[in-house]
Amino acid sequence: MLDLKEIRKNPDKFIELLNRRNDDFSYLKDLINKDEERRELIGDIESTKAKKNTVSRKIGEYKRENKDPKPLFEEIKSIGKGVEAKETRLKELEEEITHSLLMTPNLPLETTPIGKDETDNNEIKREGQIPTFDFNPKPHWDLATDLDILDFDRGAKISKSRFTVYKGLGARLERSLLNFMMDLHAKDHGYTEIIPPYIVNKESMIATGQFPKFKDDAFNVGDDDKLFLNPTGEVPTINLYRDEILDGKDLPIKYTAFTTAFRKEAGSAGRDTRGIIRQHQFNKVELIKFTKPETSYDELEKMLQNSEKVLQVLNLPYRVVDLCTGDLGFAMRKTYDIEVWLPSYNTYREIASISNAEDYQARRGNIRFKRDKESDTEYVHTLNGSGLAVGRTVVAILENYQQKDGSIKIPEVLIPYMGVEYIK
RNA sequence: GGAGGAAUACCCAAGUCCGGCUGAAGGGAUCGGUCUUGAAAACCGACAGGGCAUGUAAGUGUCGCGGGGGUUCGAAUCCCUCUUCCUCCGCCA
Repeated sequence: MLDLKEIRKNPDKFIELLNRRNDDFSYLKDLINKDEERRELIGDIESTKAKKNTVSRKIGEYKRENKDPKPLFEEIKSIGKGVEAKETRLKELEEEITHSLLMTPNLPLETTPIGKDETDNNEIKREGQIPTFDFNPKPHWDLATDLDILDFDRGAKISKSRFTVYKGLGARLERSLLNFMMDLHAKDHGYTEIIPPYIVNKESMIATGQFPKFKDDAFNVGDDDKLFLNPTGEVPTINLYRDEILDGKDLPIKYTAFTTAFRKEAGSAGRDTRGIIRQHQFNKVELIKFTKPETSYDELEKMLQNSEKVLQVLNLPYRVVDLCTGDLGFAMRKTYDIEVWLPSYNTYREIASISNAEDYQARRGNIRFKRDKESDTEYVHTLNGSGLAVGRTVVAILENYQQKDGSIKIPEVLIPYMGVEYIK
């Protein structure tokens, strides 16, 4: 959530930056007017209450001293008039303002490339060797079906389309990857492991920015509009500290979370229908940080490196892009995407997203810290990154490590986890 | 799922029946001090935290006794509702 006090100081600046997201945010001006009215009402109501409280206290005193409080009752009657209507109006205004702010995305950074969609993202670097094949490489769904390690038809039968059964060494590859990733981040990169609840409440979804705007993307559990399947490990993990005040000495706090993510993919009908690129359910290893404001961008760079490391060790070719304003996520000020090379697509596809929300989520979730006992509370900065999306890593390995005979060579680092050198 | 009980400041805990000197007793922890070569102990002192409004600020006001609502001039205390935790029973990995 943006800070209305800051918007008030320089509304045009906010509107200009937000408009780079290719939408119209001029309603913020109206919001300022509402806030003006709101503050005026608060002043009114509170001074009335102050008067009332004084007389009320006096009534207590009179009673104790056995004096007749009747005249005070007359007095108090005239004080309270009209407050009720004001309070109703105030509540209405507050709801409108809060709702508007919850629907307003984070401010892109001044330096974020301006653009319409992913084609305008700014490529920062490419790493790794794109494999060349002396045969016709197959897409992962063909490889996996031939090897009998993914079963799309039965996944759809059991559940519905975009659900897949992992089988045999396919299941083991998934499990090996997530263990490998968790080990790397927990043991080498100093993140604390987390396995959070996969079902989260509305408040949690609001804090990280999924709700209210993107409610249609979430699976509601129990149909009572209270609990939802988490769409990313970011939601439960950031919400660890919702409504808490952290000790500045403990920052930065670093977590790596293993979660299964669930998404309706409401707006993606017809896209990526083959294979496991886009599933309703997929595993993810997530990186989360809570930092002081002044270090969050350093921590973002480190997180990007931690995330890249997975691809480097797996020896997968990838590139890093700086997302443009049109592709930037709702809650984020800056996002790097890591895209892995997929031979069957003959292009790079997103496998990780590393972002700094600054204090946007912290405000929504009321996550604060104190530098020391005397200092004021401040909002933390929250960062999250994939470390990585496990399913898409499976895709990348299948496609990049495929052999002429249709078998898959296992990357060196995974052999201890897999117990075999090839899937065949 | 059934039956009970509970939620008070960093922690423990009184107050709730009988509404007003409770902007919340008492203890512990913490911080500062005295004493001591140093420490412990003892003693003295400090000690809600946070939001909002206003103000350059000091401050002032307002809201805070799990959350929300209500009754009342006035609510920790009465009423409604939700949440969480505990105990027992049932079921269960």
